[in-house]
Amino acid sequence: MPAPQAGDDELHLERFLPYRLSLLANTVSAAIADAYSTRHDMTIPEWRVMAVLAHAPGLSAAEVADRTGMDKVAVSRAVARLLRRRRLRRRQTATDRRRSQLELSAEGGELYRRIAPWALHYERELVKALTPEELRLLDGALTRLLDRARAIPAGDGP
Amino acid sequence: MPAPQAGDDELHLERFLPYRLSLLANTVSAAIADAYSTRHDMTIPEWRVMAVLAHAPGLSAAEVADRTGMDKVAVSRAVARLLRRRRLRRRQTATDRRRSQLELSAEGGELYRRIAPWALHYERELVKALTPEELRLLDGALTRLLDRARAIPAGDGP
DNA sequence: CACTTTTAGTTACAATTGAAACCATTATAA
DNA sequence: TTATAATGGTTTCAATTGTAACTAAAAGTG
Repeated sequence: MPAPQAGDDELHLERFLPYRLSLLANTVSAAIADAYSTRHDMTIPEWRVMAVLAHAPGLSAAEVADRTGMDKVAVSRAVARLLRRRRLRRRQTATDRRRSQLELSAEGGELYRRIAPWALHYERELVKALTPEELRLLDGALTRLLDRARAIPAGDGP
Repeated sequence: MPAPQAGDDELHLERFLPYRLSLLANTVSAAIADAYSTRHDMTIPEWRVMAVLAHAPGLSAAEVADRTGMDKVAVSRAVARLLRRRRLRRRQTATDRRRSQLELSAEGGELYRRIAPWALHYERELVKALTPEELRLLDGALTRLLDRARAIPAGDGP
């Protein structure tokens, strides 16, 4: 009869939600990163940039950062690498010469369309662990946990 | 009517479970790390080592690595830092002179007992985002997702 | 017993990352 | 208009991290 994590007043790492989230996310990310990097010489940040641009071509680096939760330095580096490999194209904006618009190149698009189905397949394999009911609830739970995590005041530490 | 993530056959990053897990875990970890590091000059790896030793004093570094999911180098470095700050004590094992047994020092224990309640408080704040029903289901879901993530063959990438 | 192999833990080096400084350009405003 | 500030993006430098090599001790093995 192990109590749900927040019902206990003793801290056990294995039951501590932040730890469990971190462990799960790292395990999943490592598996994916492994597949991407060995097969296509691509990192997760690069993959994220590509995934966003696939559905929203023409975004600027700042907008990509915004949508992916990456910081602008990470985006800058991922974009630089993707440009070098000609997986991305960049156009100067006419009206604002700081800004530039990014989009997948032909090769980039092709690569994306090769990887995306695999990513979806992986996700489906993963959620086989859950009943449809659980999946539905998990979906909502993740959304609300993220909102909440962003809302909790940072400064009131121990 | 946004479909649950695995029901769609198009990849959208914001709905992609691995991405969402990573984003949530990073957000939560950043908040915690921030509190630990500014107030007590402690990193998350160090905190994990302390949390494990608080409930299982006398473990070796390898055993700590095992329980925390950290690799042995990370443990070695965290332990070194904790020893330097006298938050940990280390005893040579009589029977095996490679091994050593770790435990919190008096100071370490005190610090732990100061931080642990805050960590639990943070967790409780976080899960206020969820109904008890959801929390219960999330608990099971995380466990099974982790098992599944570990079981999915790594090598069959795109 | 010598010898190879395994295990615990540390160290060295390279790659990744993050924070701050930095250009260049555009926006604000006196 | 000329300051001044704000924005987009890159670069630099230091800190963190990961991989591999390494030392020391123990365990097998002939």
